[in-house]
Amino acid sequence: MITIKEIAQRLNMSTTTVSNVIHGKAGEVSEETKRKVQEFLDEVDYVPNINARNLAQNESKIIGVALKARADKYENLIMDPFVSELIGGIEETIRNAGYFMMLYISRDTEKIMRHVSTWNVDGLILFGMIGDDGLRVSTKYKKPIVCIDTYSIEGLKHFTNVGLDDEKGTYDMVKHIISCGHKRIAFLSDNNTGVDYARFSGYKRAIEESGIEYKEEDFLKIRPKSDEIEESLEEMCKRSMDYTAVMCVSDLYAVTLMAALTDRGIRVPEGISIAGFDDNMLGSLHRPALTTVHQDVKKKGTVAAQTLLKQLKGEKTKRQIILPTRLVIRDTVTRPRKSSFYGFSSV
Amino acid sequence: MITIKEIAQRLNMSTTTVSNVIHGKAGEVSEETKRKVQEFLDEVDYVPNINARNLAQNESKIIGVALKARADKYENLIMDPFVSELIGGIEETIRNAGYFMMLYISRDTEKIMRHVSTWNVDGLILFGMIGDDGLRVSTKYKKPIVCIDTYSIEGLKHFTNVGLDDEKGTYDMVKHIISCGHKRIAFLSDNNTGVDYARFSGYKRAIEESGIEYKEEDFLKIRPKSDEIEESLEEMCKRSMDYTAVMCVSDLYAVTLMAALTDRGIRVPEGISIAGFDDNMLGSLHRPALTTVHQDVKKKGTVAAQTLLKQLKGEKTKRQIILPTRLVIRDTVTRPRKSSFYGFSSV
DNA sequence: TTGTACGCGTTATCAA
DNA sequence: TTGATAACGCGTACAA
Repeated sequence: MITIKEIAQRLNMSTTTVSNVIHGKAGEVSEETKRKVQEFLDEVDYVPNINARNLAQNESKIIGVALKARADKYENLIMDPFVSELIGGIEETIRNAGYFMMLYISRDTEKIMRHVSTWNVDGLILFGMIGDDGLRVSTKYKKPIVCIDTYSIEGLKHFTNVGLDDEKGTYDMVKHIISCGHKRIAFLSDNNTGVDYARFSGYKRAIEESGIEYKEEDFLKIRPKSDEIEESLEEMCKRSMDYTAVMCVSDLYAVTLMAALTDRGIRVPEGISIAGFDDNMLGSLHRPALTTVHQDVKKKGTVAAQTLLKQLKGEKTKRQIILPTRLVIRDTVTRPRKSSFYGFSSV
Repeated sequence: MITIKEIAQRLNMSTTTVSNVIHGKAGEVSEETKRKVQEFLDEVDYVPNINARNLAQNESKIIGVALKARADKYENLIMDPFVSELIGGIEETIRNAGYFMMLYISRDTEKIMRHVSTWNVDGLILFGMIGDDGLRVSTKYKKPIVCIDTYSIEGLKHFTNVGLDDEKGTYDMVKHIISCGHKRIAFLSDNNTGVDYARFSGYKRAIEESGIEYKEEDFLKIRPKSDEIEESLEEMCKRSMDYTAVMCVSDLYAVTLMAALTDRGIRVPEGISIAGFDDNMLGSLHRPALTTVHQDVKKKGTVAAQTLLKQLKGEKTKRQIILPTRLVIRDTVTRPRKSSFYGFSSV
């Protein structure tokens, strides 16, 4: 690893001059020396030492991306197709802007906070924060923060949020389901906070607006941990039978439920209609193809990163950016079954 | 951001003492001052400046993870379930060892090389290198390198490889397919180098060993780019009809092919048997559930990271670590269809 | 047991 | 147009 100092020695000039050439401070250097230095630079393949540069400039060119994993969910957060697509969008944007991405995953907000302050990253993108998590991080960390999918009114005073019109997404879908003739519609999710709550609210508004009464039991709560999933799925399938349609909070759950139903000889959509949310590979490759609410996940990541980048340049940005959803009508939602026909097939 | 210097001033002592306490050089400091410093440290919530520390110690505590994306494949590499699971394994291991992960994705080997030398990361994990890519990086970068899934004999002199017994994986599966009575078996992939070549070789060995002649046309080459995929799928489906079984190079392709076949009224496994490779969510959630070759992707990431970590500590490790595969027999491979019955269903 | 002084590689200020 | 020098924050050899 050759340093500026060495280069200066070999060329019999000062480090300042070399540095000036490197940074293209053209006016300050004669064409002659400029050429000479440039040539030598190429020859020895000089690369600056980032640590030294950062120390001198007090910035890091690193953007921290912290994901908070939920203890009750997957063991391996990044396996969620949603998360990987999101990271893809973020990474690409950050890289194209000449920054670097440092990925940090933890279940522990405290650890995340220590981590970001240690690395004094220039900015922070947060995902998976629940309750006042985001707020707590923002009190410690004084540089720009962009949260993704956080529902915290209080937080918006301290950071930007990039979200989705979750409520409208399920509202539109459930309206569509109702327009197909369904009256008994369940909602399936693993919890009822943040994004999931917003999606639930849309479901509830749609059915109540249509004069259908919402009862607590209409909320099917799935337990996705691997040691409970089979038992939970058994229960989900049983309880689904009281309904003619299930609005699932994600494509993953929709596809998981459909596989479990198929295993029990119940056909979709003949026996029961299923709708998802997210519109990812899982649903589009399923047959029958999943009717779902589309969101542009990669764009979510891109917008989050772009917004942070703007703030880094000192530009003002909106506090809250809400991306739209769109219905994708495919093959898993049709008219409800007649009476007690579940579309059983021989298994 | 408080510095050691400031702390020393406030406490009326030298930076050395403070530094010693921080690094637990117990013998060198009196209990009294130790306590005093510790208390103050907690109070002001001191975090060291990583840039300064790295500069002084000439190490970074960063492990670079560089993914080379193939131009002819997905636009968003990380969306591949394989890649995300792999990264999950790597990240977890690195984090638990007190290191940090810097993710860098590029199609351009040159850019990757510039990147790693700029950041003088302590070690490197490389994925997606083809041909002599890995070798080229290793000539530039003089610290430990671990490659994942690289087939380069020459390279093993310069870096460690963590791979899979790909050849045996397809060999075993194709043997199984043959044992079900199949004689016309195609192989589907998007290319024929590296991992894909190894998997192809296993397929070829199995069929030739069973007295079946391999013809070039038995290699179904899919074009996965989004603007070509539909046309390519049409062709794949047509050509599949000459066979009773297709060995696919990945679960993703297996599921994609099955969806396309279903759309054309051809049923799996009644009309044609399909086998995958990888054993991920896509195949396990599909119905009928995919018969596939299992590999532990997360472990691959974990082992790669652990190996690198060992090398960082100066320990010797194996040059090449080959993980095993295992057949997962589910429902997409059965006896071949009789004559020209394709299991057509009304669509 | 504690303190002084220097080096790490870069950028920036100011003088020559 | 160029060069000497300080500063960034930390670790450490060596001196006190």
